[in-house]
Amino acid sequence: MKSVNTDIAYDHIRKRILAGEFPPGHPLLTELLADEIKVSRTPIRDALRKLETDGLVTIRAHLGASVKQMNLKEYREMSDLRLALESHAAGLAAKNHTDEDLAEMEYALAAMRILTKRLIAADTEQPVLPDLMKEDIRFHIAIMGAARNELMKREILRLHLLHRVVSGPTGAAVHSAPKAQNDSRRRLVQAKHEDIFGAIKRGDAETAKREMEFHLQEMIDHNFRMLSRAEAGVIARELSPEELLYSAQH
Amino acid sequence: MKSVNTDIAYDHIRKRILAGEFPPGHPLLTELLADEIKVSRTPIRDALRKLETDGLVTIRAHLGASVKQMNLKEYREMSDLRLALESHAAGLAAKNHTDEDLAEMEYALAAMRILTKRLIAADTEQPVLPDLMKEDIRFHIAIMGAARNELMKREILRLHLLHRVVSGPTGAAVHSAPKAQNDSRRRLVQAKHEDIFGAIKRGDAETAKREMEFHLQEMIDHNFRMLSRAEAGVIARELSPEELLYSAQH
DNA sequence: ATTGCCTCTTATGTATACAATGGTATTTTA
DNA sequence: TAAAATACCATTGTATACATAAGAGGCAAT
Repeated sequence: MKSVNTDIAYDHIRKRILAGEFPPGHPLLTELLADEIKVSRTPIRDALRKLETDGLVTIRAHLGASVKQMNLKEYREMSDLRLALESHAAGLAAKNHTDEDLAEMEYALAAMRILTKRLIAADTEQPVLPDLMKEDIRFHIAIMGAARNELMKREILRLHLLHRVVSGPTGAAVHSAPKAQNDSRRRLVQAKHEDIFGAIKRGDAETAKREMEFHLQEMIDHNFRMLSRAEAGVIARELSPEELLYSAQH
Repeated sequence: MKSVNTDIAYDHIRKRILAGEFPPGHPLLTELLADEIKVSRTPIRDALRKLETDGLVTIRAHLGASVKQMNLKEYREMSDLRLALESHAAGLAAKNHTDEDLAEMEYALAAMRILTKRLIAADTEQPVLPDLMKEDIRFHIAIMGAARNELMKREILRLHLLHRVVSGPTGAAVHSAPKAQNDSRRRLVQAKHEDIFGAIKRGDAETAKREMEFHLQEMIDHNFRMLSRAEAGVIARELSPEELLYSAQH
């Protein structure tokens, strides 16, 4: 199958969105993109529809396409969706994993252990942080693979990317927290990962699922606090009731 | 917003797919559809991409679009996805439901109680069956609504429709089972629904979730047996190993 | 000054002509 | 005759010209 302009356009636009060059809400003009990618508007439109499939782009008739933007409510819903799927996947992984899966998890886990230690010891966090995040994702992906459900894996990966895009520019807010707090969080994350891995390894689906639920809930709560704080600065605390409601649930 | 040809085409094609007029695997030729709907190929192509979003249509470059077709593996994966989401939703419903939600569930539950009794008493099942299925779906939809997560609700509804389409023509196979067996299954379904409702009503998220899991797993196993039996007749038992694997897991 | 209307601009929606591809049928060759 | 190469055709992919809607900006009236 020869490459098709639609796919070229799709990859191009997708890459720019994921790189943060097109932030949430950014309008995606067909003609502009057509000029940039050197194809006509038709494959651009096709590509935008495909990106809509991924949830990365919103298209409204006559109003055009723009990079997906979420309010706190939608963000909460998306996170909860991810929690449901990923914890279920952890349960499946405990039942269906192979030795290769375990090796992959163990590798990511060991890498994170080292990186976390180094990060906590270091004064400046910047250079190690991306690596740590990469290994974190590797661990989660390994679990999804071990669950032996391609459809579910794709869906979770889709949500991961979507999460990255919509919380992209605000994601930097993490750095603003006091170091001691970040450190204790990181220790907790590492410990949870070890617990989850242990449960999966010994085939304990119930525990794997429950531990993953706790782990993600903790992460979601944390991100949510960051996001609502960041938004509050801009939107004059309009969304605080939701924030409180959400925190109250746990 | 004035209606747009793309939407007209989308509704038209979607309706025909859901009505079973375009069975799984049926090719969707852009020119043919364009003539039928009296628009050009462009909005047809847009509509097909939207339907791809819904998972109802498969598009391959240069090979065109066709109604989604699944093998047993994909069907199992989809079912498992639905199980994860819908049981999670049941748990949320136990926490977030309003009185209106409970009333809606209770209504569907009562209707099903009556219809099930009538169905078991009757010799010929045909006329009551669609009503029973409708109330069954109403019950499930009420739970999704009570979960207060629009994104999750949409996703589950999407999977419901997809399920209906891909198991559509084979769905008729249910009628071929002996009546006594169908009757006992129906009593079980009714009982499970009552249990789920009870758990949701008293705010017992854990139980609601677990009961929903059991309920759906039972339904999935049943559908799966039907489907693999039906496919076996056509594809000369090629897929039996998968069938066995799946049955062995529970 | 503000409101409402009207025009005008800009970008999307649609149709259609043309290009390119994958599959099929046909022909050629061993 | 069977297998491989090839030519053909149906259908999708792409470009482009035109139609149409949404929103902006100016103008007039109050």
